[in-house]
Amino acid sequence: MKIATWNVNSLRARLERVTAWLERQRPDVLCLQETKCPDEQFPSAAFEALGYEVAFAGEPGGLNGVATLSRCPLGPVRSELPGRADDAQRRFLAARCGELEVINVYVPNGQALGSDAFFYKLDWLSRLQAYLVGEREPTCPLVLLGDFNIAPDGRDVGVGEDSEGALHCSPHERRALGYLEAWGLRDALRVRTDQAGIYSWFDYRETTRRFDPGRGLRIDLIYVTAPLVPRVADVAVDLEERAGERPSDHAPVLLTLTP
DNA sequence: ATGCCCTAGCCCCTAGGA
Repeated sequence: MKIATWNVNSLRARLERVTAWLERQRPDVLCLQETKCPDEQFPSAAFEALGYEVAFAGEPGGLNGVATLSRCPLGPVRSELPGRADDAQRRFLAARCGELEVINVYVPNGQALGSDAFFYKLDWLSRLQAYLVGEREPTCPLVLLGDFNIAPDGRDVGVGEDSEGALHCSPHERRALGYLEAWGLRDALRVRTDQAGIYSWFDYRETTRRFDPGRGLRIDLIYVTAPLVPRVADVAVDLEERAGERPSDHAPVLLTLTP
């Protein structure tokens, strides 16, 4: 079974790339972030034609947005992260995909340390933790994946030494990931390897002229609960996709689970 | 060589991304 996450930086701008990638990789589940696509414009038919069911949560203004595509029938879907009734940002999509609960997240960027956006990011992560603690069981098969906008540790940072402690690499943000792990999640890539320098995001400004896979951040993460840890066969970043024409600034990350 | 990208909408500039 293959489960993927991909921040596409606008689904409408990259629909042909996404459908071509689905045909090439044939994942069972693909979680998209930053679809920037209002619900009434969501291209459901393009995915249904490839055999996927779709769930999506977009914003009228075309910011943020998440979608989950699944080859097996989707069960109950939730698009509201509890805890703040006035939060209109669409960054959360929980859906049952067969035996798995799949939680697709687009964690807020945070803009700058100490900014309002930064506190929104930390508050959002604490709401996510509260949701897991209150409504999910770590003994059940669950995948939490998406664009976390946090590099878990120094091995995941390749954008300059001054980045340690900065946005995406600060103790506050990493502590929030630590709370998720304490609930009962494992970073699937770290189940397989302790290798440094595996990145999933690459700045357009740095890499447009010539893509440099050695200069980026690993911020697109796939967490699994304990029952799935022994089944983690592989976690791979599709750098070929990032190196192509008109790419997203994020590469897809693909988890393979043994049956 | 010190790099100036990309997207959407408020659409020829600005905001947000990370």
